[in-house]
Amino acid sequence: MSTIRLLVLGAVRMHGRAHGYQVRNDLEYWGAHEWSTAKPGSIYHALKQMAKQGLLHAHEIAPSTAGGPPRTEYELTGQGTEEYFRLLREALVTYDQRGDMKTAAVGFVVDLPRAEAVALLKERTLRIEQWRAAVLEHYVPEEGPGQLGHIGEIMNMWVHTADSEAEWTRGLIGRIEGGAYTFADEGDPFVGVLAEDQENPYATGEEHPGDAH
Amino acid sequence: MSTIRLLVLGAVRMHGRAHGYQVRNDLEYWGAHEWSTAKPGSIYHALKQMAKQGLLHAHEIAPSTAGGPPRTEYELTGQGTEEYFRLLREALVTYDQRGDMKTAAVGFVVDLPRAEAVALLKERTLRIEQWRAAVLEHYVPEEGPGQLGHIGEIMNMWVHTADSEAEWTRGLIGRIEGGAYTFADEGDPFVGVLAEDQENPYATGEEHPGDAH
DNA sequence: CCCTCGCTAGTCAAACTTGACTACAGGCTC
DNA sequence: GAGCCTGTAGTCAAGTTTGACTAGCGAGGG
Repeated sequence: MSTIRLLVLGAVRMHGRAHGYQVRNDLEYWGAHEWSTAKPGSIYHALKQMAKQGLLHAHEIAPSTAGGPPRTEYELTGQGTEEYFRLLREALVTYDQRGDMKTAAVGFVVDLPRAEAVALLKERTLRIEQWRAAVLEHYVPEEGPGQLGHIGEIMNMWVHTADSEAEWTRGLIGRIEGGAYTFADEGDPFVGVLAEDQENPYATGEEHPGDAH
Repeated sequence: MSTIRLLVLGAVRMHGRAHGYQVRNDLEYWGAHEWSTAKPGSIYHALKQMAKQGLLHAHEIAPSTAGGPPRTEYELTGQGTEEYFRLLREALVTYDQRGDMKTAAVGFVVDLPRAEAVALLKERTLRIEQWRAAVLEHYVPEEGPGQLGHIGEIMNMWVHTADSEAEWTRGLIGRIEGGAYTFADEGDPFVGVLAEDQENPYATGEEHPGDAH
């Protein structure tokens, strides 16, 4: 359930082989430092941790050509690839109110075959409906709502949010079924990483929309 | 911007004076261990930290009557009360996709005068609209959307979520303006804490709706 | 009377996150 | 040609979160 692991695995996987700074740059390019915990410390920590756990293989590299300390390049292992897809599938079907995992999942959804993406998203709508039902059953007391005072507004909010998300998910399913986007089994993928020589228009420091400081 | 601080301050404040286990029990009663980070370690840590920072005053108490280690009782200081209202106001106006802060804020909203609650919620809708506009302006490239491939779905999702939340907020404003609930300036408040002799129907271990394990 | 269970009230290590800081190279200015 | 800024590639301490663990007491069963 770790968003940062999904993001880091996904970024490394896009490059085939990448060092920490490259990953950090991709995540900044995606704006991930604003909607998730993808900040330098967390990224380097996740890389080291996953290398220790055998999800990534670390290659020690001689000091870089362009200044800075010696760097380490990482590559997904078989286990790492498995974990990446496990996290991605889980993120697509799991409903919680945290937007970060969902955002990361949508970003990587095209790594799956089209049919599986649709199936997982349908499962997602199912789970949202189950969650909605469980909230209503669990929190509405026998004496009827209203007994809860303003606390009832929390349930109201949750139900409203769940409905909105189910609706959006159904829209996405429709677009995917209608042939939108290019999925894993369909040739040339959409590439969202920076090439070595490309400038980064969204580097740290550049302000993005949502920064409520 | 810390949800756990808002929750802990709010819980202590309801009791006037409370020890850690009491706070923990309240938060469990509210289900907060499921929609926020309010787990024992975080709660006790927050209490100690805030005591160190002068937001809470700690009274050392002799070993409890009912077994267990000696306990500490906490009370809000003037600074703590200020911080509580600062966090509450901020939580009410700030839009981000994290549901925990919003949930906590709605739970405590009646601690404010009715007019202020309405004003803050109106500010909230304003900020949501600003955020929505910023997303569209920042992320949609000149060549039109669609250039972004499936990544455009992320913006789509954000906008959809923001619209849904603005709608819900306007609904809440309507209900409050219509006279619903009892606010700080209006006598007998709604009490959501457990009395000393009351059983806790939602203790840890009891499963709640949303647990996506 | 002994043992286990559950409740009270926490503690603790390990993992993760934050934000500031370091160190080196190249280019620019004055 | 010294000082300074930018970009590269990260490290580090402090703070926070997680999940498992501790320890004392009373109730109840056998």
